[in-house]
Amino acid sequence: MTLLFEAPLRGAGGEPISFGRTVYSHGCAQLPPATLLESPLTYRRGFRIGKGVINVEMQERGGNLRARASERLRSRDTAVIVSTIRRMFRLDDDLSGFYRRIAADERFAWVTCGAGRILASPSVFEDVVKTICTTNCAWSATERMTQALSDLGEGAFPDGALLARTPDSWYREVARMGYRGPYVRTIAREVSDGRLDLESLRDGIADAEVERALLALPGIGPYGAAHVMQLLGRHRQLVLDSWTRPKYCRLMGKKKAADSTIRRSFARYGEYAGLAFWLLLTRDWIED
DNA sequence: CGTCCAGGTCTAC
DNA sequence: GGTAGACCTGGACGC
Repeated sequence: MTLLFEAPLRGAGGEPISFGRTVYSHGCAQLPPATLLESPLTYRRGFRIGKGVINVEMQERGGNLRARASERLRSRDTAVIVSTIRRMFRLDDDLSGFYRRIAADERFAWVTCGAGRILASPSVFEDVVKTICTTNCAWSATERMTQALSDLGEGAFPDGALLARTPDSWYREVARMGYRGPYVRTIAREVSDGRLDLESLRDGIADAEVERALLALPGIGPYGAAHVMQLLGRHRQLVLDSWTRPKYCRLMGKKKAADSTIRRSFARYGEYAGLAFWLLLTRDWIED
């Protein structure tokens, strides 16, 4: 194990970042090629560097985020992985505005000690593909599909070029992605051809335009767009699906609630409405 | 065994 | 603009 970097778990506004809360912030974060080891809590995943796969372990250590690699890297490769990890953990995001907004809210008293950072994948492409793998199926199927993708990438998530040149039969017979296969392969081809630049959706562009671009992708509808935007740190939209709706009702002790009603009750959180909704639903994912 | 449906989307009215 | 039906897959049910 060689040290890649060690940086304070502090946001751009100086606010504390909980490593555990970040790692457990979203189901997608834990899908293959990522794995989670307990005590000490370790987030591990593969990164493709050139022809090889580098396994990286991330842990909290003395208030820092420490990342170690399975082997020594050239300094240029180290720089790429370090900047990717900073982005995944959102070390350079400023959540102090969100924390101010929920400061007076009893329901979110637990949040300001470091919750609210949604762990992202290294690429927007990966988050888009994984999101398609969450639609219209049980979570176990999502795990199976993403495991197949990870295997295809030999322990790292496959890039657009690899997915573009992988035959339809693999999607059908190995990944068993069903009708999702053509969606994913179409997106992969466009990314690989340079006709589509998903990574550009990360910043310097308005939410509305990002949403429009996402909805234009095959296999991405209202749920998928909101889901990817959440992984991009764009938190106005609520992720409403067959998991979040009943969970919300159960927590609130309601029989049922229309989407419009749920949205209205979170409107007061403004650009963070979706984040407030998500945090309320995932409060019980780890104990304090 | 058949039906239903799970962290939806697309197409055709 | 809203809604019905189809769609791959596989696990959970009821019969």
